[in-house]
Amino acid sequence: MYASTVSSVLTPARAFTSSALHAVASGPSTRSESDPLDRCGTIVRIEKNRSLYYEGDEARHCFRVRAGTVRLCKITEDGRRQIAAFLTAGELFGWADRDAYGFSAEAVTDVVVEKFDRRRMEQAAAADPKLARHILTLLSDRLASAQSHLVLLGRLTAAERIATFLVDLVKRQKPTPANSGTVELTMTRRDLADYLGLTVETVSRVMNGMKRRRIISFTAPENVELTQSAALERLAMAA
Amino acid sequence: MYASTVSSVLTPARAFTSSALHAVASGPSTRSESDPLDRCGTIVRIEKNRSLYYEGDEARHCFRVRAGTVRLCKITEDGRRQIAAFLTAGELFGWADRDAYGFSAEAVTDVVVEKFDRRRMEQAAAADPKLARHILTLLSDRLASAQSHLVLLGRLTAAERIATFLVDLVKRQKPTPANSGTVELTMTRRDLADYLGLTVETVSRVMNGMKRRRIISFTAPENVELTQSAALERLAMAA
DNA sequence: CGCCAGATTGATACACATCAATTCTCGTGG
DNA sequence: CCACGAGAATTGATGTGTATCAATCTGGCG
Repeated sequence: MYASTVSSVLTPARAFTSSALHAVASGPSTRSESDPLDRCGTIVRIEKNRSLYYEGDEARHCFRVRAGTVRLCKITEDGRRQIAAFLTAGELFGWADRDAYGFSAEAVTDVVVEKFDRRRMEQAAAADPKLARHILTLLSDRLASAQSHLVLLGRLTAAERIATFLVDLVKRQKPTPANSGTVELTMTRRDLADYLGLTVETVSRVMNGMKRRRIISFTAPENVELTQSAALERLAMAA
Repeated sequence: MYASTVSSVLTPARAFTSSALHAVASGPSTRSESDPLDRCGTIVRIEKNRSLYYEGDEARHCFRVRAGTVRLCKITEDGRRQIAAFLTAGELFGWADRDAYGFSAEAVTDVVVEKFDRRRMEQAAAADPKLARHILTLLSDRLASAQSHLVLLGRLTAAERIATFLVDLVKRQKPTPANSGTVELTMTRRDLADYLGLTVETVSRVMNGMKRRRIISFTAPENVELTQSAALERLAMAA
């Protein structure tokens, strides 16, 4: 099992060791039994900060994350960047795009993905209802996630956005007793800012503010502990 | 290039006359030939400003718009509202929601929708690949639209948001020679504001500013003409 | 050790929100 | 037909949350 409907966000992911590969597969809404997507695609490894594809590229393939974190982003002419999603194990991307990809896909960490030919995929889905059903579920999850993200960007304050992000992050990671209340931020402050519709400076200020008020704590910027998750959840009220 | 990817937005919709009913069905990405969703659902009429369902309701049904405009929205405890989408003829909603609806659905205008039982729908989709394929397409469109909306909310200025909205609106309406360059805003300024992540006042100010600079013109607030769509498109550069 | 990207911190600016009136529009009833 | 009321839109004065500009600090790595 797996928490279920979280909204946005990601999950830690160790890295690029070969052992990272087996550590996966069933993302949100995937029965652990038979995975109808298994063996349809090819495994691809991408190094941290490399692109899987660029916005505007012909959308020939779609992907599912096996390990690591992928970001979907778009940059305007004048350099403003928005990250639409951080994707982790089990999540599908590159499907909704029509002719060309609408966003670039980049590896936040070293990443392992399954790569599918979309044309072939659609044929397979036409033949196998179970597969179609599965894709539908994965896609639904992406939509639900994007919609929560809309509320965050449209109506929440900086503190609320960060609280929401952190809370979602904890909810999403597999609940091991070890990491309860701790999250590993695999992305930089800049990534965070571009996901949350803020600037690096604001992210930094707000997070250190929370740290001063002992709502969270961290020694390294990428290792955050939710000291008072109750206080955070109060801030994150809007979903 | 790849025109296709429109983003958000809606379409006018006369109203509630019985004649409004035949005026429809094939939305984005629906072949006019055989519509696999036809005759699966029941036709329902909803009056302007009535709710189809509320956020939190058990998600038993999904819907497709036949005529009119539907808004999906969420309200925080303290009254902030975000509209995730304006839906018009041919567009599907209420599918991605897991147990409970994540957003309320309300009629912006008098509306005609097709209502589908989701459980039955999933069975039908399992049996008929063509149907599954169709739903997948409708859902993909919703995701692509939401993702563009994320960029708008996260990174665009007020003027850019409004320009983008208007441009999308024109692109989307069926190109009759009559209405070219003219859009009918079926929603109030408040709806607009809540969709664009702004306040009513800002929407009003920016629109009247554009009017003064002769980029757009309108006598009634709901009937906007894009006098210089080139200037608007320049503002709307980010998609 | 020194470099450099990332993170933090401070001072200041500005876009948009907020608060507060009007004005406009339209439906209703006298 | 017109006065009335009420919600919608506009307009103005002011406030503020976050961006911007500008150092400085930190930690990993060659």
